[in-house]
Amino acid sequence: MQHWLIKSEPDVFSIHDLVTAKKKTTHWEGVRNYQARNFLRAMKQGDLALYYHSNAAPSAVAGVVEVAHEAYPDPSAWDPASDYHDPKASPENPVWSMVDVRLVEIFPREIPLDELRGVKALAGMELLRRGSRLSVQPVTAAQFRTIQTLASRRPAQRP
DNA sequence: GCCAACGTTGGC
DNA sequence: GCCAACGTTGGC
Repeated sequence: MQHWLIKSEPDVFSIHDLVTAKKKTTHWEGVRNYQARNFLRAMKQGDLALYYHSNAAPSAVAGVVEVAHEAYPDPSAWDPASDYHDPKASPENPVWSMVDVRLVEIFPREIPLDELRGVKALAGMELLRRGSRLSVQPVTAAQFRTIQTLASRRPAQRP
């Protein structure tokens, strides 16, 4: 099984919005970056993803979702009324993909970016790379486990 | 709101 | 194919 990290601005769609969503599932629409799209297309049903709140106060990993449906065309791409509209896209040439994700777990506490940066085992995570903007990214099983463990503990004291 | 880093576009 | 201009992301 593969592990991922996906970003969402909580003002747009937060992990808490999944609680009330039908089947606790949502379409992960709106990815408009080729590298991120290719990662979406590599996802398999049952893969787990860390749910990261970007542009938040503070930005943080908030929980876990699973891939409920593998990649298929993202219709918002050819919807002129959508914020995610892309004139290159059409039903014949969808260009962009989305997956469905289902809520697995909201962490008992969020783990802020600042704390992640202090964890040795997470050095090398794409999320922590300077200038990183990739909204869908792979994480290793070890990184995934490390973050899950952090979430179940009180924050560590750091210098 | 600022701004650095990044990805995309388009002129040449 | 180069690269400057532009738009976007996202931390702060």
